[in-house]
Amino acid sequence: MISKTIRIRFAPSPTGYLHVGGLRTALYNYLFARQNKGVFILRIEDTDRTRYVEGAVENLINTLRWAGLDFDEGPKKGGSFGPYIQSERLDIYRKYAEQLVNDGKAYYCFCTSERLEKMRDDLEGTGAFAKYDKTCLKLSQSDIEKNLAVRSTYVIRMKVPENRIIKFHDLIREEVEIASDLIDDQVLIKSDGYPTYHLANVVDDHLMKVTHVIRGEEWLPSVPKHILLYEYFGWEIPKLAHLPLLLNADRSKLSKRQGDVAVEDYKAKGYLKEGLVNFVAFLGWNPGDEREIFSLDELVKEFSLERVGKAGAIFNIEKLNWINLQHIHQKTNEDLIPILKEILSNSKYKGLNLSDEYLANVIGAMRVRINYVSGILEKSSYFFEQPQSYDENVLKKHWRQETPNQLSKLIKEYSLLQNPTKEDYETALKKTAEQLGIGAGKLIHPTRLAVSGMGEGPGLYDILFTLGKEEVIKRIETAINKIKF
RNA sequence: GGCGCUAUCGUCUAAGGGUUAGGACACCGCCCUCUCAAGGCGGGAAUACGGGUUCGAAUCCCGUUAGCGCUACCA
Repeated sequence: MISKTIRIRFAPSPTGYLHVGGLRTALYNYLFARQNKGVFILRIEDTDRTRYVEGAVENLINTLRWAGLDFDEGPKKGGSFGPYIQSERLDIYRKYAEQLVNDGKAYYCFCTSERLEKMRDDLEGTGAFAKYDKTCLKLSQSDIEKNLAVRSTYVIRMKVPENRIIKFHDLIREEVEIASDLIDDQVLIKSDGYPTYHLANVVDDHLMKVTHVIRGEEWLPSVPKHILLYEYFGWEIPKLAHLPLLLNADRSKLSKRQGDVAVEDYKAKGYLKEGLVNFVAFLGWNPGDEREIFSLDELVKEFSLERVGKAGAIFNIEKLNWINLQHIHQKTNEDLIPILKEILSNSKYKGLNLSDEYLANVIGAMRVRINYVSGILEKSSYFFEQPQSYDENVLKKHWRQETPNQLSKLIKEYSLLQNPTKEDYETALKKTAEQLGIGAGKLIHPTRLAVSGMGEGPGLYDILFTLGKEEVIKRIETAINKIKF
């Protein structure tokens, strides 16, 4: 038997940015598609006009591309099942909704939202499930025609049968069953003519020949509605897989407020796409052994839906930091230059015209001391500007009465050097210390403070070499003048 | 409130009837060291609770509890 091509879709609504939870959903879809030599589709679910955000689709596409999740069919890219933006498919949904009405599986509803709201309010506290009371289901054909003729606004609702237990199989949750009595006569077409998620989703998944639906757990309770629709249309139901949710530290659904939630925020901070992708892949999945660092290609090979867990996972930034560092380790200094440049150009240092060589040296000095590239600006601004102040504690500990004179001696020694290497700085410093009859540390710490303003960072000679002789001497002189005992 | 889903160290997780319940992050200690990191070595830390089934349960079943999700003309 010939198995049919696996077709997978990622179907976000364009809210303005890609949520990290969305990134994980997209990633799992992508991994599953690639692993099975299937087709990965991007579909934009923009059926809520009140939430329209300018430029959101472009942003989504760019972010997915940044993460390395290329899709085979979708907006801009095209494909045989387009358009891939739902707001451009309104005629299709209307046609199928009307077909349902004709088949007696759905009906027009003219109730005002005020009436529905009042109905829900009245039911509140009674313990009853506040579902639509099916008033418009009782309308006669002539009533309906009369209403339609005067162009009353209306919606189309699906009929949901009573007393049915709807069972389905989920690739992650196994068997799930929900009583149809608890399901509302869901609106399919809204009064503005747009479809709701449920209709659009089912129609598109069928028309686009989607074989597997991999999405967030928040959709689990509405699966019965979808199953009913598939039945009404006589369509085959795709395989379902509902992913566990991503959570805040307090176990609520991951949201803004509690930290960055947009993929672009992480990109802007200088997290590597490899790091973010690797981290997010492990929120709910693991390979079953003790390996933790994976490239996207390796994930494609190893991923399996069977190993996806059921419980929600907290988005733990500490672990992300560590995983990202592991990926930084795998990069050369040169690899990271474009990222640093990008960050610099969005910072107060944007006017600086630093050479690639300089940047590479800075990266080389800082790469094991950061978790993301912008950490370089946070932890070593002295590579981009003179120290603005000198750390009080370091001052107290290492700056003595005699320090200025000792540093003056060091400056003299350094000024004699020609194109000094790191070793030259070290040799000269040690020689000076010896002549002064003091330990090298007596010179090292004050010099570090003079040159960086702080007491921690890369090896001193790395800093000096990167900064260059002129700058080093200038900064030490400045420190001698500015720091009064 | 109703319905659904979920439950192993603080966090991400492994073990799917027999293990001293394993790893990683974080934390602590030691080593390395001009500082801070990185790295190496070591340490503390978990089966939510109660009942079953079984010779034996983290694992299977039931209940409780808790958390989350859904309960829109939002997705």
